[in-house]
Amino acid sequence: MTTIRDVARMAGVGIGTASRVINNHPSVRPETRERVMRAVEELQFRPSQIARSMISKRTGAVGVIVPFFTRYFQITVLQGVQEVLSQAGKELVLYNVENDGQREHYFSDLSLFQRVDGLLVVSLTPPDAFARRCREKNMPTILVDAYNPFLTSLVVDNMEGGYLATRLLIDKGHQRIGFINGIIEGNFKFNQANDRLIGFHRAMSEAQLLFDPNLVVSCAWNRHEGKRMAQQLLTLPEPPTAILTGSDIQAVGVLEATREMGICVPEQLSVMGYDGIELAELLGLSTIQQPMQQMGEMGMQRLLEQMEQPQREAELIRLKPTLIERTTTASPVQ
Amino acid sequence: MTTIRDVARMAGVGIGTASRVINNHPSVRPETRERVMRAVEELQFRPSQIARSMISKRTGAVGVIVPFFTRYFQITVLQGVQEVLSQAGKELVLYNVENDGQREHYFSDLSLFQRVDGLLVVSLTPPDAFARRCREKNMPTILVDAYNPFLTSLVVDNMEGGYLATRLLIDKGHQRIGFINGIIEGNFKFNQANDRLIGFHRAMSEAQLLFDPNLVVSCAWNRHEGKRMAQQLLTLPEPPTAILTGSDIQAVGVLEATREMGICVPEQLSVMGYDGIELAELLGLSTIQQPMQQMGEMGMQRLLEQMEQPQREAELIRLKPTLIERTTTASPVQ
DNA sequence: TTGTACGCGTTATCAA
DNA sequence: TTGATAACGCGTACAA
Repeated sequence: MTTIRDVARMAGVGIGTASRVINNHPSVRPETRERVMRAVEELQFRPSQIARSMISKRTGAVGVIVPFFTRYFQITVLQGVQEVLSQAGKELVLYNVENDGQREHYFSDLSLFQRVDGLLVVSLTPPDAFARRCREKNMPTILVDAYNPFLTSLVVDNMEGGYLATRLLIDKGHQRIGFINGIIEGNFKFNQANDRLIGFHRAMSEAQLLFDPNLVVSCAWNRHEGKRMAQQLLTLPEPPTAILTGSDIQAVGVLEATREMGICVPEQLSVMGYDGIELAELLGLSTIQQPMQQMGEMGMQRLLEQMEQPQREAELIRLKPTLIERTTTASPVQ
Repeated sequence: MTTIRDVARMAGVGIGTASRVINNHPSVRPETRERVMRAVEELQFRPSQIARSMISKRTGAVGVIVPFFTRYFQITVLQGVQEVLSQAGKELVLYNVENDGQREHYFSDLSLFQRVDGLLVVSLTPPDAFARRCREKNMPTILVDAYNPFLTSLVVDNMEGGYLATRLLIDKGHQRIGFINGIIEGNFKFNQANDRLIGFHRAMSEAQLLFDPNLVVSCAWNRHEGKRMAQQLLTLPEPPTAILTGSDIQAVGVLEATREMGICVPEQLSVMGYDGIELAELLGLSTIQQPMQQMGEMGMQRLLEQMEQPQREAELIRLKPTLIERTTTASPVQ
């Protein structure tokens, strides 16, 4: 391991001078600078990041806490994050959360993030205690697809999304609309699901449609559960003419169920997803498109800004989802 | 920031003793230990990882260099990686490669990886110079889905995969078999594609089927290109009765093309993918299943081992892909 | 068993 | 413009 001492010695200068050259400080005689640079080259000297961090209190890396980072939504957010990050020349440390234990773990102690200059939390609502600690300890932190009053949060308007989806179906003439929502996973506080439900209710009551509790169910955010719930709804005495889901992946399950049951989409049943994953496009699934990549980009952009000027106020930024109508939605047969 | 000095002072002991308690060294009087622990608790002391790294020369993190980490294959490998890593209590630093420039960048200078104790390279073939430097500088490095003689490499037998796929079609009675392979992306040396082609040739020549160069094409690893190439092959004067692709995602494009052209699968055309992504299962696509998650797990396992005992020999580990027959392959109509 | 002092590799301060 | 030296926070020989 060659150190700055070796460089200084070989160049015949003091350590201070060597450091100045390496960090492009002015006030070094060009000739001296040249000598040092040659020594650096000769010795293949690379400054130790660790030692630098020791002094500067900066690591040059940012952390991202994300649940189930293998899911399409999270992946796409990460893609946006990554783009901004690599442009800024910073490293990405990934903290994956697969269960409540890990969640607790990460939100229990800020000292876990010493190797990181800032924190982006995706799809996870940190407890207030954590949020406060971030402020106290001056750890720049931004929330994406989650909300906490103490931290700058970037959210998609899930009420709006639920409303848009429901509204489309109502406008098409549907009256009995089923809603297969996602569930709150452990203590993850996926309020997303609740907000979408609120949007659903708003649209329904605006249209003065009565609310049938049998038509509103929740299940895990996956295909199999979506299928199961669809089977349940579609075998009711009075089945719905349209089904809304909390995620595209659940909607795929619904489509599977219809295929098996010989129900034609959209003639006999309209299906509406949520998220706007690639698969939705592939299957022609109507859906609510979330600006996933944009969320990642904006979130990381914000974080980098906050790392420069740590004293910024917490702020709530709302992005709008957009309706994408494809081929799984139509008017009900009379 | 509270340091170990503060703890020592409050506990009324020397710094050495405080350190011993914190690191669970023996030879500390229980009573003294107790006093120190109380001080730690009281002051909410957390040792600085940076300072520790300074001494120990270890960071507790491992790096993963991966191209296009948002693709299903890479994601699934990462999932395996992540699992092993979190169990080992180590941090994951992600180095994403989206283009040749970044690839060059990462493979040009090991000093980029100072904040990491080991390196896992996924789907990327590092130049020999890089591999040698890893050994010289004692940077434990493992390759997954890539090969270099100087580094322990974990590969799936792509020849075998190409062979298995082709063989299935031949056994079903196909004679004119099209092959839509993936291309080498930039200088990424995706030899995977070549190996699969070799397997294809072997199966063909074993069966004494003649090789029609018009039926073997390459395109980007995506849906749209797959579709385009399928249209090309299927409008030949003598179109193939079966199409093999270099990846499932290309096969999806093929299926799109057949749907638009009114060609029935598998009655008029057999389609065979490669990879075994989730979507393949969903669409009933026959494919070659790669043990993606296992590759991630094994690779990271190996890496952790190598980080313990750095002197291990480079080794080539071959995993076998498996054939999964679903509903897109059948015998050709006579 | 305990405390002191040095080293890790760098940056920053200050006097020359 | 330059060089010596003090931090930075910790681990660890070594002495007590």
